[in-house]
Amino acid sequence: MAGITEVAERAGVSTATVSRALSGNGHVSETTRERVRVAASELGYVVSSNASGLATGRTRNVGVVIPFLNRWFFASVLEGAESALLSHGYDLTLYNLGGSREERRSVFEHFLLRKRVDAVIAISLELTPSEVTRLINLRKPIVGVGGPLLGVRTLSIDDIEVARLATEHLLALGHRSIAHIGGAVDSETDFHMPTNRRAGYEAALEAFGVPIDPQLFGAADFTIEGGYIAAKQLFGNPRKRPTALFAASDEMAIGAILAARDMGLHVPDDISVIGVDDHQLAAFFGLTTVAQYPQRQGQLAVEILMDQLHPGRPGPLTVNTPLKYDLIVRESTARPDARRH
Amino acid sequence: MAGITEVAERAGVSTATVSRALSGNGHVSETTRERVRVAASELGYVVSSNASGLATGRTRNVGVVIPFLNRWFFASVLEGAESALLSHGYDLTLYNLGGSREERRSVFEHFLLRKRVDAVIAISLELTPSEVTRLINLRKPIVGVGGPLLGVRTLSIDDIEVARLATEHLLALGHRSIAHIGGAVDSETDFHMPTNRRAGYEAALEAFGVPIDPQLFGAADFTIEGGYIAAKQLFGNPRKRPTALFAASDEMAIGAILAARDMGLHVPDDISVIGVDDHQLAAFFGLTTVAQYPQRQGQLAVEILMDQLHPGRPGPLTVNTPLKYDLIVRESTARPDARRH
DNA sequence: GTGAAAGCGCTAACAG
DNA sequence: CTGTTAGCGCTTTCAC
Repeated sequence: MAGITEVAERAGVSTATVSRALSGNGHVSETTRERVRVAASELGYVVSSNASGLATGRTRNVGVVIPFLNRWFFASVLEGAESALLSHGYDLTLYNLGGSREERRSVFEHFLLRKRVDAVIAISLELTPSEVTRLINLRKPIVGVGGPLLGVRTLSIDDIEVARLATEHLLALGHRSIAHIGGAVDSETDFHMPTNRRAGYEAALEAFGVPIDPQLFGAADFTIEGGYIAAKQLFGNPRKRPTALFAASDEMAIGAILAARDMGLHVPDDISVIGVDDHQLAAFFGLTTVAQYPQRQGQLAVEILMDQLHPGRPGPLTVNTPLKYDLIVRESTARPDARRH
Repeated sequence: MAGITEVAERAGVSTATVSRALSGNGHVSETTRERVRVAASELGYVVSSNASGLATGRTRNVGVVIPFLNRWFFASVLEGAESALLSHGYDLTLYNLGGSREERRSVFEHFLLRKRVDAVIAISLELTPSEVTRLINLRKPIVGVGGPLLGVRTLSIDDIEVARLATEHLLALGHRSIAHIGGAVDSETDFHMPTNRRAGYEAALEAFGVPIDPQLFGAADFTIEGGYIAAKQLFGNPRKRPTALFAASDEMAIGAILAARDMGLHVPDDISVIGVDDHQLAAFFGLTTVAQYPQRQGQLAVEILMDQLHPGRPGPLTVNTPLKYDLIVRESTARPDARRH
């Protein structure tokens, strides 16, 4: 319960000096600074963020808006952001949009306006135009992760290239009948990731002179279960079962592997499967995938915000490097004719 | 950017009245209140939480301390807590302990002390005594979820009974050779959940007069992969392969199902499997399980805190009911002799 | 029922 | 390099 005044008394200085000593703003002699530090720690003093925030207008707190908590990608970005914020002395206020429409509205109309956050990180949000407006009107630094956000700097892997790489891996192995499981086409939202991954898949096929067969596309919801269902449809077609499958996420790819097993198909002998993400479970399932690094993405988002929040801060300025992704070849892909049985 | 003064001017009242009208504290005539509301909403005014917090000492913000973000149980509790807090007008500040020791220390020594939170929810934390002390010293309402926290009110299912129920289900089906996969014994931490579930399993066996066989126990880390590895050990023993398995979590149970498949064993004909949780994927794998409801647990934790934070608040007082759990029978358990092949 | 005014605990000019 | 002082934007007695 100790306040700045007690620290000042104990250190024999004014409150202003305590403030300066502890925050690092302004010049304080090293001896004084040390004396203040000691006094503060002896009293267990920690600045009140309310008072400090009120005086400075800054809160050392950033809001993270996220559509799901229980999915690997989102939780990983959050994890990366949380730890990076912590290391900068920032708190993270979490807004999950997974609930009701009402909750969602109140986040945008009420919570984000409380001046409690200095900046916001928006993770893979599919926002309505009015929500985007509200976000922009905050006039605070914003960075998006994993999804395009109109008018906002966004961190995202090049989905077209990633899909292209995955598809080319299959083509290079010799596959010509390659199915794709991706997101359902939904013109309402402007969330382009599924569309981009499909475009990359098609571009790779076209570049190889392989015709695109709409029957080799299955729509799913990016879950294991969704991938399982979609894969069963594709694998069950006796007339033209594909020899390979590119799933737009590892979770769907895992669903597809399970579907194949249940249908008596061997992966990769009967069917090769590749995903995107390098999900927690990818290695366990021997899944070939194009890895992306969501934790690092969350961390990077924080660094970008810090650059904006503390313009002169030391350390390398965050460059606008494209996000890293890597092809990781495991056991779920092989040449189509490499049958072992 | 509108402040309380502008709202006051626009409504033709004093700032004091605006404050009263909007917060509901103190008496304001209905007409005035309405006029203030209109003025506020026209100006897009939202109280600054810093200023309000400084004046009142309350922040409308609760801290949630969590050990993992990327596991179903934890993410679900968090989800439930977030949405409940939102509906009470509270923000949620997230502290993830998954990172380095350094991060963990700073959470306890620095962040939680900033007076930024009115209360804290601690999810399944294995805390050192000094961390517990720090928590208690905050002198703020604290509630634990999913793990015993010395000296703190904790919400947790009755792990012994849950395990007992699961085991009894197998016994009732006629199984007598029942394996168990649970947590490794770790005397350092006082996190009793795995120990309790094992105790419940043993109690059920004993009550049935079935001897406990230490060789039928496997330790794992509560992940799918861990369950897979442990199950392979148990199922691979040609001399005494169990006919049933009780896994202390659904994720491990799913790993066991996958292990069985890989070993050519049929579930449930060759081996019955039961878990605990009713995980996202449980239905997909046809897993019989004892469901618990982490979202509701998170929500309940919030209600308890609200009771403490707003003593006279309307609505039913949160009673100290034991947490609900239900046996959900799916396809992964059957009689041991019901062989179909 | 409403207004005036004194803080809440800290920071940031401005002096010195 | 350090002290003095005036707020930051709201809430809350205390009067009226």
